[in-house]
Amino acid sequence: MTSALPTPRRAGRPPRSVLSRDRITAAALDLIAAEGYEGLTMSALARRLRVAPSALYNHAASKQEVLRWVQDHVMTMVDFGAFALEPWDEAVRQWAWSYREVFARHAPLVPVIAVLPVTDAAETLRMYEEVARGFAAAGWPEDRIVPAIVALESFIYGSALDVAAPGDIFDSGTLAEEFPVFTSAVRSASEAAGAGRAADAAFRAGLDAMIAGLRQQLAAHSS
Amino acid sequence: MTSALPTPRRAGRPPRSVLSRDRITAAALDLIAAEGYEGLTMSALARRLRVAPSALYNHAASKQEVLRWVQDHVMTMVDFGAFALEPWDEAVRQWAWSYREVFARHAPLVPVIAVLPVTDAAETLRMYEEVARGFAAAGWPEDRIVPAIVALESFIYGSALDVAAPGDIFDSGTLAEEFPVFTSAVRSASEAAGAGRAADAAFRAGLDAMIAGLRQQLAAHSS
DNA sequence: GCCCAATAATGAATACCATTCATTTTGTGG
DNA sequence: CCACAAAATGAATGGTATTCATTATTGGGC
Repeated sequence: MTSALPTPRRAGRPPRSVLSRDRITAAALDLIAAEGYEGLTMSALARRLRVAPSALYNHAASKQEVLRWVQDHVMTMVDFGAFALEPWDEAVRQWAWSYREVFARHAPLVPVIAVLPVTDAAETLRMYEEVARGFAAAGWPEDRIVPAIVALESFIYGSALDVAAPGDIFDSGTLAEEFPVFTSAVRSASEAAGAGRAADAAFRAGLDAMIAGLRQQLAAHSS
Repeated sequence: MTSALPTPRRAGRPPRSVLSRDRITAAALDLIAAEGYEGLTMSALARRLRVAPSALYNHAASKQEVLRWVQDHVMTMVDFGAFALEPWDEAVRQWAWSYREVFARHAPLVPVIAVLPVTDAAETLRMYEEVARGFAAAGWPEDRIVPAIVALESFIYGSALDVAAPGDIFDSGTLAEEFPVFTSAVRSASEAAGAGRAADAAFRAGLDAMIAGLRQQLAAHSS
């Protein structure tokens, strides 16, 4: 049996291009799924693509750029379909839950996104366009649409980080006696949450509050 | 004049201890103020303390631990005094603005906090205790206090990241024509914001909405 | 008062990491 | 057909947190 050892590529430009933005992005997502974000190194990415690390730099200027590609792809997983079907309140609710769910699984992207200009992130813009449309259709004055979206997004990003946090994050440890009110409130909340994630209760409370509050602002303005 | 050259320390335990948790934390905060978080390396921290990098590891188990100390200290800069003076709505508002302001200047801590158990972070717990007290005094049922605080915090952390973002983060670039509704909304919002930070408008809108919504939830529950 | 373990410093070494560079090969437009 | 751009290799660079062997000093127990 002649083993089908992949003949190691010689130096020099290959006959058919091995890398591309799409292939790099796909490999990065595979790697993240398999090893998590701490496993996403340029070396590991190159290994997965059977390429030398330096080859990546013919396509991406930096690791940051690869992360931008990943971020833009991850955005396609967010479901904003409800804006075309449901009333504003319900559409926002469904969109927000989906958005948080997606980025809870990609929490390390959150700090990246925050600093990231949206320029040339086509998929991200596609989402914003549809969401903005939904707000306009619900009667939002044009100059208040973006602040409202940003406020919701800020809450969503913060909540995504919260999901990634350990469950016992509020364990006061040996200092518990010094802070009785808070300690008791933590116990009471975790009992009420039961089996479900405690983070879900907080997200539900905050999202419902913000939607109700925003609707109120809208009503106050149009009256 | 005999110059007071700091005689380089020989190896071995020094007569009087050079390092401590407090001195390391203070030096780290100085360094952050001077060079930002990207300048906070164990080497730079050691240099500032006139010590070899490895000496730090006799006091902190890791850089993560130093960051935890910094985080706990930064928490003392958050003003939660209003909970003892003002009605709930106003206290939450003042606390939230202060909280966001502080962490906007320490944005790189946000992802750290999220994963950070609060155990042994005395200053952080001090704040939570006072805030929880304020909620209880306003009539919140015990099991809803922590979810409400977490929701507010999530919004605050997300908003702190937003402040750190570049102003032109929503510039659609060459893709503007494809996304007319969103592009127009962005322009309209930035005109309305004027000289003030656009992030402030979003934070105000979101915070007011969430406070109003939470108050509504509280009223609905007690009726 | 003395010894010994714990403590706290040094300095050298380690293992990654992202990134750069010289080099080689191949595709392509004038 | 030829020159130049594009795309790969592999070796090097500088920075990172962290560990380890070594050394000096302190402080508690006998």
